[in-house]
Amino acid sequence: HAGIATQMVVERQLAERNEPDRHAMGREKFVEKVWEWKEESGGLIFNQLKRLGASCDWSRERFTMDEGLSDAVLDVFVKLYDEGLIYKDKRLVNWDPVFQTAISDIEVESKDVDGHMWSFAYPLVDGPVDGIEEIVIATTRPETMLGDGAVAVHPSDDRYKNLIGKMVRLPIAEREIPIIADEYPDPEFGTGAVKITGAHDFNDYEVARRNNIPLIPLMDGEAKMIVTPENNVPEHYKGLDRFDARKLVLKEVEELGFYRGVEDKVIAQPFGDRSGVVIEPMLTDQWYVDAKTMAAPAIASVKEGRTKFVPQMWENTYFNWMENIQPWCISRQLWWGHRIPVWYGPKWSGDSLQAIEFGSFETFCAPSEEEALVAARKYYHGKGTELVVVDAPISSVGMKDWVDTHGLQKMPIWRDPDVLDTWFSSGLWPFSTLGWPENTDELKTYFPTSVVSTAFDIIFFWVARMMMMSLHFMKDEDGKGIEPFHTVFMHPLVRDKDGATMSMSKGNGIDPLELMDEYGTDSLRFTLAIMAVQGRDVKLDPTRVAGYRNFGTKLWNATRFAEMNEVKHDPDFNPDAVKSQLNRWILTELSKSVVEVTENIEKYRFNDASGAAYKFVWNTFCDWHLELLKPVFAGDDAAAKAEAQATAAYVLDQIYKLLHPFMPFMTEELWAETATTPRGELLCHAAWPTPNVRDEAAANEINWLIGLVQEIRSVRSEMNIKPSLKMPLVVVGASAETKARLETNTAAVERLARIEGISHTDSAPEGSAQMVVGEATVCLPLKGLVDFADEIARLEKELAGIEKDFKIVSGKLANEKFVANAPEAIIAENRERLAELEAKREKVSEALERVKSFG
RNA sequence: GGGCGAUUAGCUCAGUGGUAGAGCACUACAUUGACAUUGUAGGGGUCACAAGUUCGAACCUUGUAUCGCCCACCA
Repeated sequence: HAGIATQMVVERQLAERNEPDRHAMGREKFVEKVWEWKEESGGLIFNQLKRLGASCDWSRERFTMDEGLSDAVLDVFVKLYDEGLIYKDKRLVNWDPVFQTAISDIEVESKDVDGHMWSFAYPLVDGPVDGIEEIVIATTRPETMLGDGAVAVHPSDDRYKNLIGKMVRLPIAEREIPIIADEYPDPEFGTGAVKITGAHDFNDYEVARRNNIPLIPLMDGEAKMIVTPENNVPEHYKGLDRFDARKLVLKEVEELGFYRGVEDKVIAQPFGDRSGVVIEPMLTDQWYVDAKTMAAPAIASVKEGRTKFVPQMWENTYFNWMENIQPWCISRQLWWGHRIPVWYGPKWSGDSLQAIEFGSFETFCAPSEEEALVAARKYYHGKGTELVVVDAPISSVGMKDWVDTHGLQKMPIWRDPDVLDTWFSSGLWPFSTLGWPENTDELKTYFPTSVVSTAFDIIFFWVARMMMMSLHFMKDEDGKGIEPFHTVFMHPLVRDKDGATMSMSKGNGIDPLELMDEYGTDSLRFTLAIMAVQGRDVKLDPTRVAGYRNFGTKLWNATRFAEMNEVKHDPDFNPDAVKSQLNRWILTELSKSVVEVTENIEKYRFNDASGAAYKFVWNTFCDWHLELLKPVFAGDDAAAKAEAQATAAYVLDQIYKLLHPFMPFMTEELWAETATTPRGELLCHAAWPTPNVRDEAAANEINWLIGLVQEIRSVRSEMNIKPSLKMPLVVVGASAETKARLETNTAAVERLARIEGISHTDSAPEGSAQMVVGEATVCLPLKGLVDFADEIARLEKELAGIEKDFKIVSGKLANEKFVANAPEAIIAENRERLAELEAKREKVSEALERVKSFG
C-alpha cells in the first residue's frame, strides 16, 4: 500500500514540477524518480511504516518486507489463472483520468453537485412518423452524445411505438443510429427517450450489450477526445478535454438548431478517491477475478456461523455486498506494485511459422520470466525461433513491422505492463505473511488466527477478500476451506465533531500524533477504548482525552503514595489469609472488578471493560481504600500495617494488569518500577488476574462506613460547617454491630468526616443535626453553630424525598397485578426497600420532631 | 427509492423491561497532607414526539419528526 501511495504522491510532484508525466518518462526513469524523492514524496508513509516497526529499506521495485510476499502473490495469481478464476475481459471500468488507471467501484465516491440537464433533438432520417420529426433526449453529459450508438425507448411507450427501428441522425458526428426498444428507459421521466452511449456509461453499456449496439469510445486514458473512423467525431475535437468538448458540443448543437433547452439539476457525480476528479467509465481490457465463484464459500461461512461479525448487524452489509458481487478488476495501470505475471507473444494458428495471427496474442501465465519463456518455447514448438523479451507491448500493427524487420527468426515476448490491485495481495495476508506456500512452523502455529479487528469501511476491500482467498487456498484434511479468523470485530470509526469521517483530502482530521504529544499515548488509547461502544461511531472530543490523561496521573500518584508508605510487592502474599475487614473489602471489590473487566473484554465491550477498571481504580481504590489506609499507615499497629502494605501492593499489581490492555506503556513502567525483586516477566506476559476473595460481610461493613462518612460530609456541607472544625459524633440507638463497627473504624471516621470523639447516648443532644444511618441516628451537636431553621428545612426536604419514594414503592406493592405478575426477586426487592423507607421515614420524622421541639 | 443507525444533563456520550448515569463544563467550600492533571459537597434530565404492548417502558411494537451513514440512482 505504501508503494502505491508513494506513486500517487510522486505523480503529483511530477505534475507540480512540470516534469514529463510518467507515461512520457518511461518505467525505468520513473522508478529512478521515486527513489530520488523517497524522503519528500513518500517520507510520510515511510515514517509511518517505521513507527509500525516494518523493516523497509526502499530497495528498488519493492520493500524487502515484501520479498516472500511477492512470490506468494504471483503464485496465487498463476493458480487462479490455471483454475480459470482469473481472466482477461473487455469491459467498462471506472477510470481515473489523473492516474490513468482502473479503479474499483468502492474507490469511487458519489457526491451531489449542481449541474444541468440539456435537451437535444435528433431528427428522424426518413422524415416524420405519426407527425413526429425528431426525438428529444436529455443528458447531463452532452459530450457523450458524439458516441451515441442508439436511442432507447420503453417498449410500452405508445408515443414511440411506431418509431422503433427507425434511424435518427446524430448531430455533429453525423452518424445514423437506430431507435430501439428496451426496458431501461422510464417513460415517466423526461421525454421517455434515452441516448445510449455504451462506451461511457454503465447503464448504457448494459443496454448496448443487450441490443447489440456498437460501443463507440470517445476518449483516451486522460479523458481527452479521440477521433476515429467509428466515432466520426470532427477533427477539431481531437485532444480536447472532456469538459471543453462539452462546451463545444453545446455551442455547435445550438448553432445547428438541435438545442432544445436546459434545466438546473442536482446530479450525483462519481469522484475518484485518490485523484478527487470525476471518474470516466472507460472501455478497456483488464484482468478480472471471478469474484462470484470465490464469494460463495465466504458467504456460506458467515451464514453457517463459522465466521461471526461483532456487532452482528454488519453481517447484513457483508451479505448485501457479497451476494451482488461483480467481477473484481485487479489490473492497475501503475508501475509500483506487484506486476501481473503474464507474458504475451504473437499468436500462432498452425504448424507453420508463417501462421501468425496479427490481430491477437497468446498468453503465458507463470510466476517468473524463466517459466514463462519455457511455456512460450513449448508454444512456438522450438521451430528455430529465438524468443526476445521486449519492454513494451507490441500492437498488431507493430507486429507487422517487427516481422518486416526481424523476419520470423526472432519472436518478441513482453510482460503485461500493469500491476495488481493492492487488495489482491492484502487478501493473502492471513497466510502469505506466514511463509505460505511452504508449510512453515509459523503457518502451522498462527493460521488460522482468531479475531480481525478493523473498521467497517474495509469489510469489502479487505475482510471479504481475506475470507475468499483463505477459503480457496487453505484446506483442512478433508479438503474443506479454512476460515482465516472466527470473528470480525468492527471497531467504530473516529469521526470529526460533525460526524464526518476524517480524511487527508477533507483536512478535517484530528492528528493522533498531536493528541499523543499533548496527552500521552495511553490517554488516547484509553479514551478510544472507553468510547468504543459497539455499533456506534466515535465523535472524538479532545477534552475527554484530557480527562483520561488525568486518570493516568491519578494512578501514578496512587503508586507514589503507596511507595511512600512502604507498600511493597510481596511474592508470598496470599489474599485468602488476609484478616482485616478493610483489606478483605478491597479484595472483594477487586474480585468483582476483575470479573467485570474480563467478561466485558470477552464480549468485545471494551468501553464497559475500561469503564469498570476506571471506576475501581479511581472511585474505589483511590477515593476510599487509600484514604481508609491512611490512619492504618499512621498508626502503630505493625502487624496491621504490614498486612495493609502487602494487600495494597497486591491490589496495585492487579490494577496494572487490568489496565494493561488500555494503558500498556504506563502500566508496564509501573510494573517494572514497583518491583522489589525482579518480576521475572513483562507485564504484557503476566497472567491475567482471576477473582479470589469474596467476603460479603467485610464488603457490607466498609460500604456502611463509606455511607456514614458521606452522610456526615453531606450534612456538614449543607449546614455550612467549616471543614477545619472538628466536632464530636453522638450516636443514638446503635445496635451492637454498629457499635463494634464504629469501634474498629473510629480512626477512619474521625479522619474522613472531621470528627473528634464518638459517643453513644439514648437521646439526641439538644441542637443536633441528625442523620439516619441504618438503625442508628447519628448526631452532630451544632448548638450555637447554625440556624436551626436550616436543619428543619434540611430534614423536611429529606423526608419529602423519602415520602415520594415510599409512595412509588408502596403503590407498586399495593397493585395486585404487580404482585401477581412481577418476578419474585423484584417483589422481594421492593418489599425490602419499602421496609427500609418506612424505618427511615420514622427515624427522620422523629429527628424532625426533636429539632422542632428544641426550637 | 432501499437498508442501517441515532435522538438521554449545557457539551461528548453510557445505559436492551424493575430507584436516571459518566467525563467535561457549572456552583460552593477546601491548599505544607500521594495527587489543583486534586479533594468534598451540590445544582442540572417530560430519556425527540405520539399511540400501543406490559403490573411496570429510556429500553419492546407501530407511526411521526429531525440528523447521520451505506447502497442503488431518472438519461
